Amino acid sequence: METKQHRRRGTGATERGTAAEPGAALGTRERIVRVTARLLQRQGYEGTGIKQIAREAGATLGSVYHFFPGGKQELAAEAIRHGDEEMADLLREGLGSAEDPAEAMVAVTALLAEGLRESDWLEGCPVTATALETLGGSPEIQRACARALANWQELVGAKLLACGFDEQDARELACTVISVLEGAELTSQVTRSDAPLRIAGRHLHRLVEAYRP
Amino acid sequence: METKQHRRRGTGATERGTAAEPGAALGTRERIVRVTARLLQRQGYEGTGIKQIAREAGATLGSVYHFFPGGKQELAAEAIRHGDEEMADLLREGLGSAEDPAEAMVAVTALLAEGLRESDWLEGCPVTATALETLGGSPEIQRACARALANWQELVGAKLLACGFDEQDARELACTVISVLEGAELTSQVTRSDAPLRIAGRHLHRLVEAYRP
DNA sequence: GTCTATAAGATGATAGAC
DNA sequence: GTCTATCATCTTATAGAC
Repeated sequence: METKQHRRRGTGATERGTAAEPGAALGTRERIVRVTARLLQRQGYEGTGIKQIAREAGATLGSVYHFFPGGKQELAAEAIRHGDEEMADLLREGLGSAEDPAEAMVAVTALLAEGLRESDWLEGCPVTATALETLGGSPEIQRACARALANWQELVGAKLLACGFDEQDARELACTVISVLEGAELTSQVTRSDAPLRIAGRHLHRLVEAYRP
Repeated sequence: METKQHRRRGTGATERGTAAEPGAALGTRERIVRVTARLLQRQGYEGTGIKQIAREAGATLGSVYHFFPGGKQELAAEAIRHGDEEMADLLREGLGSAEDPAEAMVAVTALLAEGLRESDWLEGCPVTATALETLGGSPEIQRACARALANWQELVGAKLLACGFDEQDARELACTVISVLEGAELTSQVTRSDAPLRIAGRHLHRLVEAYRP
């Protein structure tokens, strides 16, 4: 079951796509996707060039188009799906860190604030900027963004349902929770302060309490 | 006190900048700013070109650089300030439409939903996209975006203070209210439905109730 | 104030050797 | 799979006539 392979740049490396360990040597395709996800998060879709992606991923333009013949749109859609999964992981971690759903909300906002601060307030929600820029454009990217939001709402809703919340309350609260996270993250980025996220966490706590069964 | 002037395109028109009536003949500078604000709102900073701005404003490239020698950044900063004022007007209208602050929140979300639907979910918050794209870049634009958020928070906070809310509660609630509006507007745009905004309105109502003095 | 022409460089994408 | 060279187009910005 050999999965890790020799990779150096410039050799006829075999692309597998099984490596998953953080810090481990990643295949070219995976490296391209991750770099793209981070750049979309920081600069948005129009602000990110394919040449920059190739450079920062340590790949060539030819490799990018080899893995993504659909060009920038196909690559962006895949990167959005990657960001979707990253945010989902963070949500699972935060929601699982406290049994009480109201406290879990505070935990999630704290995790987001931590990540924001570590990136000097540059790496916020992985889909927001791209979603807004491509609203009138590529349906492929739009679908990936809509899917991400729905996915995150589902995670929050499941937590609330498991805590005995009414089904409609759970669904609606989940929708607002994700909206609040999006908005508070933006506000924290613009103000370069974690206060908006911390305050939002306390308010979400109170809101969830208000609907507790 | 003559203020309205002959303007046709191609004549040596005098630029005044006093016209304010909707639908009235606007000066070239004002037309450029408004078109830019709408394009930034729809496509973001990087997705909007100066040539497109000139074309849609019915002006020439030379005119754009005549009024904005600082180029795209100066123009974008001015357009963000314009969007700031537009949103502030909407907030004043919504907040003033109901004496009760909790009901006022519902009114504001309804106004936002109305505007979104009218633009086929394309024209959301006038600063979000640009703010995210320029986080690592132009300080001039960043300042305009930060100023806008602070301005809107101030309007909501003043309403709450006037209704007898504790000062810290008012300030913090105002911060979260703006974050919720930003986030719910995004969610409504991505899902092409006013449900997220309507639901957020009800939740904001409940949240404000929870802090009512 | 308005207009055209143009500079200087970046962009997404492709072709074809290796 | 990787690499380089290249195309056609677009970008921001400037110069200077009118």
